Amino acid sequence: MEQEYDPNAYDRPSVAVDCVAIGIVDGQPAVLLIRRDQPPFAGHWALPGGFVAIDESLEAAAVRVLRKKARIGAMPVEQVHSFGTVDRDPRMRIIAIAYRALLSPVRIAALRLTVDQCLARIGSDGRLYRDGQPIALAFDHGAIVAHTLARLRSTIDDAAFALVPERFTLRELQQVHEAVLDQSLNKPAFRRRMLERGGLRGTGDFEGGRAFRPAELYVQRPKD
Amino acid sequence: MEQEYDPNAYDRPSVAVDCVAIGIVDGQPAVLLIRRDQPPFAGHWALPGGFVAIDESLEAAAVRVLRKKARIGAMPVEQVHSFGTVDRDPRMRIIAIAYRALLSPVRIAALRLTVDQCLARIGSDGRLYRDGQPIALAFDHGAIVAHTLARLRSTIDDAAFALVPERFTLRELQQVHEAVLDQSLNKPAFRRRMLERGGLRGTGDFEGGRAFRPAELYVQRPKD
DNA sequence: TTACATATATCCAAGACGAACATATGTAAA
DNA sequence: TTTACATATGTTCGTCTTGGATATATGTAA
Repeated sequence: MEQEYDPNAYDRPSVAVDCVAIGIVDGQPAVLLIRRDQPPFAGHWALPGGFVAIDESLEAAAVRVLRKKARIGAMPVEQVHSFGTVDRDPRMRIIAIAYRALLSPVRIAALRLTVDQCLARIGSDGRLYRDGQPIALAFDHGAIVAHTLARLRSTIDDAAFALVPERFTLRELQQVHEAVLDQSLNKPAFRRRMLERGGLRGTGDFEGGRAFRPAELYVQRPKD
Repeated sequence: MEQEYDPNAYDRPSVAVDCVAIGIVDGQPAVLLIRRDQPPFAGHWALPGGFVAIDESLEAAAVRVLRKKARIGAMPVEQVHSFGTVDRDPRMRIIAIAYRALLSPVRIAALRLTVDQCLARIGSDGRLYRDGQPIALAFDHGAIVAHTLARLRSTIDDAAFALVPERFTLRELQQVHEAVLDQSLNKPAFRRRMLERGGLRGTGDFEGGRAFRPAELYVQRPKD
């Protein structure tokens, strides 16, 4: 920060947050998008975003955007990266700070998507698909999603718990890992690693209604 | 980003970059600080920072700040995190985007520090010391340094090459790892890991002038 | 010539991991 | 009622990585 400089004397960039709300849909990672109805990029899909108010923290802005634009209730968000290329928005200079939110199955089921909203599947190629058709994102939002997914992969051991039901089997946990990492994992090794990791607690209850041996249900153990 | 909203109609936060220039001094990590001469925090040490111009990318702003405020020539910088607490600056709302720069020994030797600049040692406790005396940082700059050092630790395998001379011995490389991680490392295991990592190339030359067996000098192998 | 500190190379044990296999247990089909 | 089946759960084994100890090599300096 400087002293000899009055920021009010010069044009200033605007600051916005863009929210990358990720969940697992049909065994694959998906991201919540909103269709734009105004230029630029009218008709394109975009991340829900909004400007940061003068008296509002960055996190609070991200939570507000999720509530207002996607009717997603209060939930933890995590900052991913800031994107500040001069021409990333053709209208004016906007610096976007990307925030990640992880949607549990309950949150996904509670979504009431309008025709201008969708959960777009994130393909193995990094592109986004809606009903199997590739879609183009507005602005640099494709890069923002890619960056967010890469970050999610590097922290999946912790993040996966936010993407499974409150009570989950080791199979479900592994499937979430595999969906995010986009690769299959060795089952015994995965079980060993998770159980020795210390973040799990068995409930003694078992899943039911499946045509095979029921698996024990686990919950995330609160960190000491 | 929104459509129904005119950001010019409302007060907007200012955007600044704060630079965390880290190097190894006397075998310990140190960060470049500048002493403030104006309130708030007059007399306190602070990170070099500056406002982002309307037609300037975030990275360019960080590079400019390093050049103008620390006479550090063009060098790669890496974004760390954005800090946006509403009251982090008592004067006005400023969102700070932290950038990290890694100072090689040559860069450190080329520094011509004024009395209002210093290279503060980062202690094991995370606090900063100048001439052995703990110093207080302005604003939330202490948290910014701590966050940056944590990030550096998680990427030290790549980052260490920017903190050693162009030609370096494996001992020097290990000492940089140990300084940043603040823990001693097993020597044979470190050598194995580095040599099998593929990022090194032996020069066939050896260091001299030491009262022990000379070690081979290595250079970082350009990634294919 | 010898002492010494470090470089470099091996060796071994412990732990992490992948893969294969064996047994257990529910539903559903025969 | 019995059998097939898919998965859960647990075990074993070989491989790879890593930490630690050890042995030899090689320069400066006493």
